[in-house]
Amino acid sequence: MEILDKEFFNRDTVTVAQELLGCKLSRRINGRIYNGIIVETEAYTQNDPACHAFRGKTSRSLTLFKQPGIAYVYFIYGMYHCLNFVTEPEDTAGAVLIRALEPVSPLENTNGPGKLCREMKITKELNEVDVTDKKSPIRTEKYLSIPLKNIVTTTRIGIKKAVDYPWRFYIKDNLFVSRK
DNA sequence: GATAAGATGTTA
DNA sequence: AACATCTTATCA
Repeated sequence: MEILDKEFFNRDTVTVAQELLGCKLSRRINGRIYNGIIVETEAYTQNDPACHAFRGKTSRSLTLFKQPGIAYVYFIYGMYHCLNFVTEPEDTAGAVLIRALEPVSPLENTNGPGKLCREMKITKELNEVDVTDKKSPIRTEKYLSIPLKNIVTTTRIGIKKAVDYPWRFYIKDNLFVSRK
């Protein structure tokens, strides 16, 4: 399988969010590998009021300005982590939130950003790991090709700012999308 | 089905 | 004080 490289992520965030649909996400920990197919994503960009980087560089948002293809993992609501992949050139902020996976191996309950991190044991320790590196504990590969007509576009979920941006994408009719 | 509230820690 | 969430309870 073809691993996603830096050039894949070094593009417009919305494009990356759409093209990540159907890709395979692999998490390796303690000799185990969890696999899932990405079925739901959201885009967040530098000029987007809902993005953590909207107010510039802070200790948390700094990651979003770094090189494309690294993970951005943050802790939210006192109990959950969320996994994103950094996009756009270095010094331009952007990321794609991974919102849901279709389980491949031993996973279940991956139909939400907090749940999939819990299942895959993704925590802040994985912040800034290079996802494009074969040896990384998190990797992404091309897997299924999803035609545009099978991609549904909606507004994003769980935010109060920029609620009208149509930047949530998911695979049509997929059973593992959050909020059906 | 819809809506509300509670759990919980980090961030700015 | 708000938060890129999820679960459970309480309606209808």
